[in-house]
Amino acid sequence: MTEPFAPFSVPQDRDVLEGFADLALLPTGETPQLRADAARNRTRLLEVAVRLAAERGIANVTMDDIALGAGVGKGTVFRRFGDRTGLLVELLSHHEKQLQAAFLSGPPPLGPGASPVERLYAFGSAVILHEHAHRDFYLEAHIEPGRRRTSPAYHLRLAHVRLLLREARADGDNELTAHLLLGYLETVLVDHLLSVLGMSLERVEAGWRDLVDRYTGERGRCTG
Amino acid sequence: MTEPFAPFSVPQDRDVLEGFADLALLPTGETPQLRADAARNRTRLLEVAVRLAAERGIANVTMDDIALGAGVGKGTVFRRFGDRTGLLVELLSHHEKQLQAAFLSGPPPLGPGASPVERLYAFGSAVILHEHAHRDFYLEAHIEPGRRRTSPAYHLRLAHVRLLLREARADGDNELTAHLLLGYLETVLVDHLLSVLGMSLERVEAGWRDLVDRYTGERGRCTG
DNA sequence: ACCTCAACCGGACCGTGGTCCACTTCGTGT
DNA sequence: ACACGAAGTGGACCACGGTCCGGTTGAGGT
Repeated sequence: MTEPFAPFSVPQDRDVLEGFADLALLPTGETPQLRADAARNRTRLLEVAVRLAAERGIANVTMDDIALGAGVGKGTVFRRFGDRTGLLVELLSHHEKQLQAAFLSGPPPLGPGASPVERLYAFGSAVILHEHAHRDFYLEAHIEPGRRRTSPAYHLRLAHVRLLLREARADGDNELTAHLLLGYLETVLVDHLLSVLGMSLERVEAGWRDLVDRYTGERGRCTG
Repeated sequence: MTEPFAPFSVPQDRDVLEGFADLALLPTGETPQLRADAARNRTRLLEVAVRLAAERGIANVTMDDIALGAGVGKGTVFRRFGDRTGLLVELLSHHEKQLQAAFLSGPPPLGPGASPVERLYAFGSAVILHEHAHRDFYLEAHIEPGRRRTSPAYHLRLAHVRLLLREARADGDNELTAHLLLGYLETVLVDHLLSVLGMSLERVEAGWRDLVDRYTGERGRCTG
């Protein structure tokens, strides 16, 4: 079985990383060398968190529960993960990395090989499915409004979308467009459309493709 | 001076309300008849909240502060407003109503009279400016992800945008498009673009007009 | 083997949002 | 005037996220 809590490392794709040397958490792939006991506790905490979340839903798991379950003091939890959001992010990072691997270096149409527009289509579907699958975690982690958009994961998605837009020769302000596109894929919005408004997944995906089309000039643009 | 905390009532515009009879908080214009002492406490609480927020920023005002300042028990605050978000929403409702009045029945191009596309342009700018002006409150109130999109204010904006899209003969899934457009105007996104990324207001507004164009076929669409 | 010290640990403690419920007060019908 | 019930009140209480700090431990140097 794969080790979910291994040190951070991301599948490399030179295209996307271009201009992202400043993305501090990404490149070196080095974890700051945890002490043996600390590493052990970290693993136990994450395992306990996963177990409890599976049992009763992450929303019903407190930090004390996790500390207690791991036989560890509360301070240890917060020293390691900073705060609740930090722990959740770490829990998601395994899945997040799978997604990243898929669109950075997986098979087409999500990965390299397909046309940029096809890749954008696939990217939208993948993200929607991905976030929907783990939506309790994402919703729980999103409590902090600002932090999401400053996370490495978000930056990576942003860079990827921006790249594909450029490859697709999208006209306009691609930086802004990338943000807009990711806005459509936000967990809270998608979840609202699907769960609250009861829209079908197909409809939301069609909306995404339509959106991509309108920005990549895939249909009906008069190039004059 | 205008009374900021008067019973709820919204400028009527038959066009927009169309199909919104179910929007329970809107139509009757009736407040559920508060007892005299309760009404007095409500007003005092809101006044105190406004004062404290002005003094030290809403983020540094606790519910206890407000209760204490109004000379009232904590339970009273929560009975009246439900929770912190509820109080903030009520604080915002005054400004919110001004915005609503402006786009429902104010002068063009924001209000009726201009072309739908012009009105959409103006709507975007107005919302961005409005939310930016009160962004501490909106950011504070947004802590709950789901609730925003179920609020009457959001529904109203949604209905308005949907109507303008229809008037502009926008092709496509207008329901979805309306959600997408409002997504671009979300406080957290706009604030991130402006404050964190340092984009200019003009740029963000241009992005909005571009977005509207692409959905109303204002430019470059090949009809036929 | 021992010393040293930064990293780590734990759990008491705190602030804040939110609940609870015995008691009080307002408005209404008679 | 008065009684009565619904609505309102207040503050003790709780849960949970997060901080603090005195004590502990493990890894590298000698």
